[in-house]
Amino acid sequence: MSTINLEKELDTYFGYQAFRPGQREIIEDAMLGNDVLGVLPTGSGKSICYQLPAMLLKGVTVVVSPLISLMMDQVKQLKAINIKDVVAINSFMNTKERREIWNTIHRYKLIYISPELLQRPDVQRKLKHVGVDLFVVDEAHCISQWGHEFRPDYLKLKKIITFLDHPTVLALSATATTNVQQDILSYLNKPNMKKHIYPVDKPNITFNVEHLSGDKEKQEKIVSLLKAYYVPTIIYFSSRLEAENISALLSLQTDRRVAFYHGGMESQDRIIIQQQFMNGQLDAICCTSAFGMGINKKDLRLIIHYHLTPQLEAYIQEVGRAGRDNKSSVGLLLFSEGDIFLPKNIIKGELPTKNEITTVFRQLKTMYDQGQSLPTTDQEKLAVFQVSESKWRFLQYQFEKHDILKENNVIIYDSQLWKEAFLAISNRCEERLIKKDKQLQSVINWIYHTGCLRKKLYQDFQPSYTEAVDQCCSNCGFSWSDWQPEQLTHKIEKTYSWEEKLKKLLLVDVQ
DNA sequence: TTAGGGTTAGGGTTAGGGTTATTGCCGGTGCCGATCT
Repeated sequence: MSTINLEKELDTYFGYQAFRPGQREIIEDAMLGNDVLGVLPTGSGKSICYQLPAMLLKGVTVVVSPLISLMMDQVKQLKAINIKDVVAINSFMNTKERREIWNTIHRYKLIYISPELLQRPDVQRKLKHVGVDLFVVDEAHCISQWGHEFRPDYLKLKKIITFLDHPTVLALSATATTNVQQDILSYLNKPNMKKHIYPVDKPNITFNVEHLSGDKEKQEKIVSLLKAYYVPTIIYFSSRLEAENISALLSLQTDRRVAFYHGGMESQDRIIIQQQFMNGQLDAICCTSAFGMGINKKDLRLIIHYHLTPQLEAYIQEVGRAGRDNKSSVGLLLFSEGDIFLPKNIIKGELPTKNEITTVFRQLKTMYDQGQSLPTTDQEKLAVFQVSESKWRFLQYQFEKHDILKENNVIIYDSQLWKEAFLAISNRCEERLIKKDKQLQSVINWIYHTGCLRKKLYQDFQPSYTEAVDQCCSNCGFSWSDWQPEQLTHKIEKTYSWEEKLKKLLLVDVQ
């Protein structure tokens, strides 16, 4: 290791002359075999932290990634700089392609994969056989943010790490509060990870909270802002329907090019909208939290929240997408009385009630008594157990954890053990609800805070923060009339011929 | 016109066919140190 000249290798593989802050430290640790938690601001080149070691290490580097689109982007970028021995394995491939990849898996140095696919025993065996040197968890805050309810496979990564004979573990994130960091360490079962934490605050973002009377005022506000500022804008909603409706309204009442984006859309449509926004063919996006991860648009100037985020972490993440070019940007949160009920209901709908837990226990007992297996498809399971998909996933994880369920079979019935499991699972739900309520409450507290919003927002997240470059926040005297962002120049909509319109529709550049 | 009810994000995965996983040997290559010119 000491003989490796990292700068030289960085240049050879990636064509960069020097490391950015944090990269070298993380890479050196990873190469020495130390488990590392790296928290680096977005756009600081996190991926180099594992891509370079992947090239230099003898064995394979596995990267756990939360989104297929992120995996594909990375692979595309690497292939573009002539690094060919990388692959993303996911459901976009057909079985033939997949088999081919697995049969030649030893040829790859860098393998991107989802936590779900990693759960499959055959996948685990193949990876073990080929020898994993470095196990990377990209966007590691997903462990804490999604693992507990939405994607429990994130909580099972530690088992895989053990099965793979403890390769070096590298967890990377752009937003990990002290609590999230703790979650990452404990759920990866690596309490002694070396931490490389860098501040993620953005001195060029002005924080602005406006208290309004209701939806009508919110909409008028957005319309007036879009008319006043010709800048790339994201408007976040907690409702798909609302995002669609406001998108239509804005298209009608302003001359901006607006579209909506949420998880309920066809993936093809989502890709198109994202591309158009990145290319500057759209001015504003009305979206849910589905939009954002992996979006690297440097000149985002305005991030509006029409609804509350459930946690301050999420707010920091979403608003932090503004101003990556370090130019003056604004985060605006629109709040009206009663807004708290929507996130409250979403939180409530995510975890099973005591009654639901009881019903599922009864159902499992019946199946055990009759020697039945659980239904194979998710749909049948939901019908049998009478709970929503996310509730079932949470429960399934809990039952497996308590050794009641294994691969669709109830493996044991013991009244004492079941009683204990019931209590433990109910308590766990309670705990999670309390925690989530607390997180939501801290968002509300922030909104009603009368002191500096920047200070209040960052105080729990990092020891210190940089003072605002421009204007600080709405409690420190911000006024819209003072905000003079760099506006887009091609303000006047060109008139297009029908050929040009067609080309535009087909996404061909008509400049 | 008003009161009141309903309001609800986030992503991955998906079957069925014929060859699996492991070990040893052989040949080529790159690195390093010793030796020779």
